[in-house]
Amino acid sequence: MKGTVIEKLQCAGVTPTQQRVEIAQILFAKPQHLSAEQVLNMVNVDRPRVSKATVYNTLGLFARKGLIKEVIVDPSKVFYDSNTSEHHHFYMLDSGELRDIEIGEIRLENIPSLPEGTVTDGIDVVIRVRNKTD
Amino acid sequence: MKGTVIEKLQCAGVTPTQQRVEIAQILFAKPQHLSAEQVLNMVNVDRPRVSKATVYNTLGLFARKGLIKEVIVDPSKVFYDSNTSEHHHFYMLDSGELRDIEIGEIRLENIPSLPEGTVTDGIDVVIRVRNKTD
DNA sequence: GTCAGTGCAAACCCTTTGCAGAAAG
DNA sequence: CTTTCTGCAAAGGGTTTGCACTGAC
Repeated sequence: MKGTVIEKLQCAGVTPTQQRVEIAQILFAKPQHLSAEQVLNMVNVDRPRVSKATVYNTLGLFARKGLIKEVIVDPSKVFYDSNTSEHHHFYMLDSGELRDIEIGEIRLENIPSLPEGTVTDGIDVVIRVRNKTD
Repeated sequence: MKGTVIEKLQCAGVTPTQQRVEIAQILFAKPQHLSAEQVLNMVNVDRPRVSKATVYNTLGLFARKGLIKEVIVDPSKVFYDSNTSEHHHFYMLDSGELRDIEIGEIRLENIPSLPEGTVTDGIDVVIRVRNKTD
């Protein structure tokens, strides 16, 4: 299992240092949406392993290398999504939780023509939901 | 023109103070996407009119009252959109600029069923684009 | 006169950065 | 060894807050 994570990092051109592997193991354990702080807490549950600076730097690096995706739905913090396949999100305003919407579950058509001289970098659909009892 | 802005605030249940009217005049002059800092600069171009705290408080108030919409596309700051009709956005990564996509220009179908016990608060589609020559 | 609104500065919080020491190859 | 990475603490930048003053009604 550890081998797989290391390979994944190497394939992405990321040197698999001890700290990066620790972080990668958490992220790639399953598809999930984690803030930097959550990753920091999870990686250091039982004992200090990775510093805050390294968590931030590593998440930024992984995102640039395409290993994870940044999800911008909350003005106060970034979520990192270990599911890098094209998909969308429900954002539960009350809990701050994200839930995936598989690409096949939603139909997005008639994409208008892009601003001149630009190419698409990505399309994000966010359906914000709140509890009925509000 | 000034009367219209004041009425707009009153209709939304917002006391039209001098500062709020100043800010509203800028926002409602046309459909646009402004950061808090931009509003602060615009409202105080020739002389000090409104403090930073009041700009932030007012934008938050307007957004809560439905007079403007927050647009979350950049982790570093919130944009405020004076176009409150349902629509979507192009986000130009290189310039940081937003451009509206009218609701009729895009087709979004097969919205999957919402998480249990929730209702939709809003749907945001963001098409991130970057310059071809990157 | 009362209560809401404003301004200033300080506080906040997430994130980034500078730099010295540690690790990887 | 050399280069890259890490950790710490400090700095940064957008936003919020505490509190006294001002303004609206």
